[in-house]
Amino acid sequence: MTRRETLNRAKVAAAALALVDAEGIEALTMRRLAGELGVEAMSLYNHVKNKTDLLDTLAEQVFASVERADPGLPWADRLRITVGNLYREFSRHPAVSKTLVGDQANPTSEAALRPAEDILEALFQAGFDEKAARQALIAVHALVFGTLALSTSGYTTPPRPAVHGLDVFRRAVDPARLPHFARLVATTDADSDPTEDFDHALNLLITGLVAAAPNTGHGTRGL
Amino acid sequence: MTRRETLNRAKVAAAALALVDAEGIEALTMRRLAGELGVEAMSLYNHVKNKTDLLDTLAEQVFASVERADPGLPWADRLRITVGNLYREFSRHPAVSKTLVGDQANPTSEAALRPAEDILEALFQAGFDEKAARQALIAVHALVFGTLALSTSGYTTPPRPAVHGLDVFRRAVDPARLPHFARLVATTDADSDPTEDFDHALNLLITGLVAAAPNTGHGTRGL
DNA sequence: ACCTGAACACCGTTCAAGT
DNA sequence: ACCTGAACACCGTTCAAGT
Repeated sequence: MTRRETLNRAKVAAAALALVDAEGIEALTMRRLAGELGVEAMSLYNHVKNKTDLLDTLAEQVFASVERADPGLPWADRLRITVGNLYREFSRHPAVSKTLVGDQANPTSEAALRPAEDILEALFQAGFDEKAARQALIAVHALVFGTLALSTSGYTTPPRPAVHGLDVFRRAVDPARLPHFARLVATTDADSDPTEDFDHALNLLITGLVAAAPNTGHGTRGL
Repeated sequence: MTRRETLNRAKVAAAALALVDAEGIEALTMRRLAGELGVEAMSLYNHVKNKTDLLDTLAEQVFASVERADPGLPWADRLRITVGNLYREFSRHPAVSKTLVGDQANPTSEAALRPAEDILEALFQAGFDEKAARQALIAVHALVFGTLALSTSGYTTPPRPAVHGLDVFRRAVDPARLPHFARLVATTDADSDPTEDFDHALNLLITGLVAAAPNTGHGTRGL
């Protein structure tokens, strides 16, 4: 349809990202993507190894667009900002988050690992050892990608997608049997802001990290 | 192959869970599952509406098996235990976790929502309002399912599956470019215990929650 | 080097037909 | 009521053939 001059890997990746953003991951088939590029499905294999390679490239694109925090800030602020930027960037591409948690994509390029590297840098500066840093990294990743992946299904409202996740529950929940859940569902629409919810959850976690850190963010503290 | 007397919904669900536990979600096709039950694929449609219905049933089974916490405990302990039990049960069925975060399953039965109800009950007893309770519930769910989903791909070792996730990174990471990540990868095998890592992450979050809660778990505290 | 048509081995699901 | 064979409309991917 767009009938470009000649195809290359970057154009394939860009078209794929646009397609999943607009219509979700299930719209991304090799035949459909080829059609979008005015070409036959088999042409794509000249530019990507296979569909897994294509999905890895999508995730890499998003990781690479994550803004880095000012290295002059205290570690806790650097951590909060880096993770916030990671969340913000992936919240623009919720379908890509799902390929990560669904194990369909697993990018290992330097660009894809840069945010994790920055998070670890902050954690090591906080004085955590390897084990504690790994545990904190896992927690932070789980929070980012778990929140994004669950936001289009479960107990919250998605940032952008069309389907309102809570509608299912509003019909299904019996207040007599699940009173607290019903209370939550009944009051959710008014003040629901996924980004704010995420920031709050991240703050809870960082509160726990600051309490556990050998070093504070503002200089030294006796052990 | 098992050629039972007659098929029913429970038998289909049990066989499906056994299949995904043994061979992962990609092994669960209608034709394959039917073969496992000594029947043709189309027979399954007499007992489940479609594949989505089947996946919902799987998730429901796992949710329903989550043990409930002693209601006499303080809220923070109840929260920790309920979430820990949720993690433990789903860690036995990592493929089912992925259907939840991947939006392929979305169970809304009372049995499926019971753990969320218990978590909310603890949070409301802690004095959180609806908004804070929703934010905490999101954080806790993201932690559980995000950790489990990422454990078979990303930065940690899975509890059971065959593939060792870190091997990819061990080959790919350049210590000169990603020094902190390389440090993590180099030291990960020795003391890596996914359940312990999860417990630690959960404790970080609960530390943050206790600090933010209007009520303590052990009686009253002035506002 | 890049693109294509035909084909292969799969999917989930429908439908008419059997018992 | 439950099961089945054939078929439909898809998938990702291979391969030989074109330019």
